[in-house]
This record gives sequence, C-alpha cells and structure tokens, in this order.
Amino acid sequence: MADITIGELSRRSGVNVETIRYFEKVGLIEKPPRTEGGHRVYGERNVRALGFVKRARELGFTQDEVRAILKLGGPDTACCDQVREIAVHHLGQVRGKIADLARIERLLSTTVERCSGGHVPQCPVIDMLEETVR
Amino acid sequence: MADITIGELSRRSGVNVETIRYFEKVGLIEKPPRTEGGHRVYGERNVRALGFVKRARELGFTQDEVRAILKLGGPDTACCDQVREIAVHHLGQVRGKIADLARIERLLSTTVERCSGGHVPQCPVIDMLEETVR
DNA sequence: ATACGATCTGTAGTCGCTACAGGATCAAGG
DNA sequence: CCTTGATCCTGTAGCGACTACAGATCGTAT
Repeated sequence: MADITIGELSRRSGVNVETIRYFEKVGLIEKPPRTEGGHRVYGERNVRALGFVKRARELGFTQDEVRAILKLGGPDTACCDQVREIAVHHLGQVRGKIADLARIERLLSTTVERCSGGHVPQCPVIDMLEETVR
Repeated sequence: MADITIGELSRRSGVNVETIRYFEKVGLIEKPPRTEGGHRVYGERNVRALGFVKRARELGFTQDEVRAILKLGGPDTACCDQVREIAVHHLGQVRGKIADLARIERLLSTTVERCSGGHVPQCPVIDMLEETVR
C-alpha cells in the first residue's frame, strides 16, 4: 500500500500529470484522498485504473465511451453484452475511418506519382484538388 | 458574373455559412467585396476557390498546409516541387494513421469475436483493456 | 411600409487535452 | 528548526477546426 504521488503515478502510467488531473475532473478516474496539505494520494489500484483509461483512449474510445464502460464494469460483471456493444460500435467507426483514409491514400499516392514522372505539364496535385467533381 | 450571396455559396459548395466566414477569418479564402450594407458578394471564382479548400480539407490537409499550397499555387506554377513535398509529407501521415488504425482494428475485432463465442468467462473487452502489458 | 428571411459581428461552446501563472506543500540537508 | 528546491495545488487560457448561438442590421417581396 505504498502511497503514490501524482508525479509518480504519471511516471508509472505514462500519463501526463495535467492529464491525470483532467481525467479526474471529467470523471474518468475517481477522486483520490488527499494529504493534510491537499496533495493527492494514490495507490496501486489507481495505477491500474489509469492504465485502463489510457489504453481505452489509445484505442480511440471517446471519453463518453470510456465512462460508459467503466460504469458497466463495476461489481457486477454480467454486463458484458453492453461493453461488447460499445466495442462493436467503435470497431465500426474505426473501420469507417480506415476506409476513408485508404481512399485518400490511393488518391494522394497516384497523384504524387504522376508528379515524379519526368513530364511536368502543371502541378498534378493542384489539378487534383481543383477537380470539383466527386 | 452573377453575384452570389454567402448563403448561395454555401449551398453550391456544400460548406456551412459559418465555416465560410471562418475560412475568411483564418485566411483560407480571400475577403470578398461587400454591398453598401455590408453583405459579402461572391462570384464564380470564389466558388472554385472554396471548393479547392474544401477538397484539401476533406483529404486531411491541415489549415497550414492548405495555406502553404495556396501561397505556392499562385501565378507562377513552377512551384510544383514544393506542393508535391507537402503532399508527400501528408501522404506519410495518412499512411501512419492507417497503420495505427489497422492495429486497433485487429485487436478490437479479435477481442469482440472472443466475446461472441458461447463461453463467457468474463468480459474479454474489459480483460483486454486491463492488460497493462503492451 | 412592413414583414420576413438572410446576413452581419462577436462571443462561447465542442473534444481532448496541454501549458502556463502564481501560490502552497513536502522532504532533505544544514 | 529552518531553508531550499522540487513537487504539488487551483484556475485559467490556448490548441485545431470548426459549430452554434445572440442580438442587430440588411434586402426584398408584397
């Protein structure tokens, strides 16, 4: 039960100190007890909890989604359905973004390729951007 | 040279009225002349210019990049090199994002799949998020 | 002339943080 | 015990790229 300061929590979790305080403010992590002087005091469980939130954010879950998952992931673990639902929805979003980016990637790469070809009629990139048709 | 109001420009370009004014404020499009009463008056060339900016933004170019391209794409068209450079850099960013999302997609989809399997040990999604190892 | 829609400016909100400023607190050394 | 220096506190403002008002004015059709 070694007490952990916010700075140490930051080092251990890889989450910025300001971000930890921010996560507390917006309800992504719980409010820890304080010292006499008002400094936050954490323990091991907080390291895990923060890691959880961090990982979820890295995977692109919104703060709302993370909050929802946390609420579901309480004492009763029977709510797997709802967690799964959130994850499936998010997976859909991710796939959508990948598709969008893939389209962009194709367009950009073929355009840039035309650029490097010796002949320089005009700027193919600018031409491409000018094609208002879509 | 039919005069175009900001509302009509919005309809034709598919860009929100507020966003058009915002683009003007941040220097992505030029300031149009005004009527006596102060209403903005556009022409066809503004429709094309706005379309250009819109398309570039849809492709994920930042405002700074768009401004840079616009500056380069002036009267002298010999600056194709620099435009290409911006596009290549941006292409790199796009590919990076795709790679990140692909990793996320794989992790999410395999996790969710384990969920749907009949056996329900715990919530695989939560388990996955709890694995602090990476 | 007047009503009504469109436009004007300016400010504030969104999301997810990050970066201060100006203090207070804590732990270690003298 | 007292000072130093690192860490911590709160609160506010900034980022990018818009979006959404509020409250006023303009333009035009009847």
